[in-house]
Amino acid sequence: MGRSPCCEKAHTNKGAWTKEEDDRLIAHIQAHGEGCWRSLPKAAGLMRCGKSCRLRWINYLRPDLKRGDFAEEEDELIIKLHALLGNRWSLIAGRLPGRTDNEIKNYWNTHIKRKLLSRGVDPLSHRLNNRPNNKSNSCNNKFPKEEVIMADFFQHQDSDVTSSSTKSAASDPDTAGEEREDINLDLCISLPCSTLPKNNLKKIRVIIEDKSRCQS
DNA sequence: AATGACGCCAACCGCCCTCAA
DNA sequence: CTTGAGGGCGGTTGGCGTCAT
Repeated sequence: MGRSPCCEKAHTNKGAWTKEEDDRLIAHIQAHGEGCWRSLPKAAGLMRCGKSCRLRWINYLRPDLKRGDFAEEEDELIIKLHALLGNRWSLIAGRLPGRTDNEIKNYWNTHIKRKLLSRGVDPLSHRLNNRPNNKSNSCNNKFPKEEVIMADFFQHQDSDVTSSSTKSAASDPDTAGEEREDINLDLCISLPCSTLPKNNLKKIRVIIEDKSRCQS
């Protein structure tokens, strides 16, 4: 059972892309646009899976990508966004122009995790490690911490757009005025409507709906 | 110089969601 | 309403470079 494979595996290349493959992909997309990824490999003369082409383009070949090291401000922004959104790498990437979700995910796993640990902060919960945390969060522990925080955040955004969203942290009695003080949400975080993937919009909607149902 | 350990990151995999038929 | 194609996402893997011994 299960789904049919996205492409004919027997006749597709895998592994690192060659310069020639890159050139073919770039030339095809420049000529025809991104269009249908499934049919792109054949049209471009590539022995690659459509998904592989998409990934290569999005993560490496797109002309608007900002390559190179992350700035300190980007580091801090990623940390703050991760505290809000959790591992929603595509959402986080949407707030960092020129960065991809894959790049941010890798950077998080290799650099930022370590950075937070060295500060004594748990990279998952964004709490200080040196304190026991045995209080359950609201909603019977049903939701991961980040989701509850995020739902609170968006609810506050509705009622008070201009205020600092340190409120979102303060709304959680567990952390009010404590570990989350460092999360300065003067970022003017808003849903990047033009770039936000449909999937994520739905996820946010679901989280907020579940949260409000839980509160009622 | 050899080699084993470790870190980084590009790429893959499998699942989920949307949407058209 | 159901189904399947296609796209997108997050987690994981594997290859390569660097460092330590």
